Amino acid sequence: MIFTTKAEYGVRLLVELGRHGADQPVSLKALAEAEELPLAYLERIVALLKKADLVDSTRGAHGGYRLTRDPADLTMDEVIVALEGTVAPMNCFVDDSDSPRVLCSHQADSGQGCATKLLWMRVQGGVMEKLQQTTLAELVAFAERETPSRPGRATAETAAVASAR
Amino acid sequence: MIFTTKAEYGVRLLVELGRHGADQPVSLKALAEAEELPLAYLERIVALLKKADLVDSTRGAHGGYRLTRDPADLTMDEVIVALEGTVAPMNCFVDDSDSPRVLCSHQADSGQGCATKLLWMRVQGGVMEKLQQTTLAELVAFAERETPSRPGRATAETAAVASAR
DNA sequence: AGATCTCCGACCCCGCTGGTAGGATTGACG
DNA sequence: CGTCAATCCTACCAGCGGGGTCGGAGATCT
Repeated sequence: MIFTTKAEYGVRLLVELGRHGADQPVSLKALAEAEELPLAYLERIVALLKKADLVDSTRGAHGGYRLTRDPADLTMDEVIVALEGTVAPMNCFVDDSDSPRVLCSHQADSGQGCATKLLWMRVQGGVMEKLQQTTLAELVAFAERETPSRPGRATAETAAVASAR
Repeated sequence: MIFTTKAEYGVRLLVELGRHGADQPVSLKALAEAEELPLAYLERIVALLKKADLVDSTRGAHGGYRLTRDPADLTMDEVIVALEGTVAPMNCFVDDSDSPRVLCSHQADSGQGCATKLLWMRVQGGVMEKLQQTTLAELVAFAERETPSRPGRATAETAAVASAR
């Protein structure tokens, strides 16, 4: 398994946020109910998103969370990094701020790294590529198509909301 | 982290096998020492490779393991699947024999899957693509370039050295 | 004041990873 | 034939990180 539930819940949370307008904040409780996720756990997850400035919060009654950015400008690589830390295919994989290296166990990185280095680099590249290509807006649109929101609200309208911003 | 040490050790083991000729089997002990990996643990790993027919074994004295195939024809997707089971970006990801689906927690797969489905599918695709593009032969060549075997001996002769012991 | 919210730290259970131990079989060689 | 060197197989175990809960403290609206 690559990602943990932190990534999944975090993304689902963002998608849900994307479906609402960015005008008013949405409370975590509402988000948790909408996605049927444990509230207490979501608190810790959304904290990660906030620390990465992908989301901002207003406290107190009628408070909640909002996206800080247009969903079309929010790519998944930022999201996943914010949630999971580094995207590493292997524990010996160190993403030393835009210069990934592979220092393998046992041989204390004599500069070369072991035979698997080439493979892990490629895999990580493949993942990052896909993450960078995927925007939150796409996921929102996808979710909209799958589950055209609760009440009779026109799907077209909702999509318009998403694309309009 | 995507892969566990099973994948890493397994690949390193195959690379080491690839460096020797396929004429004579190499004992696990020799492989373990060459890669500085725990022998007992390697036993369990190589068993997975054998079950997938990527390797065959001869028992008894002077026995060991050999590749069943030309390294150039052995792609990493087979290897990783043999070692790790399914390559799934998420635990809700089910690779139902060449028809991957995403059945998300909580909503017992009403056919649609949750908002993150699109993302996980892409990521998995990215990983598989890279794995399929990478052959064992490449990794062997890479390792050969990084660590041109112990002494200054020519590569062709390295097999002779190994078989000599 | 009181109802909602966000925030924050401590705690906890459990499955899996990574590894060990020990023995049973099988084959080559003297 | 006995012995040594291998593969095989099963059981066991410690540690840790994932996934979650709890309780409370600080904002902020009505």
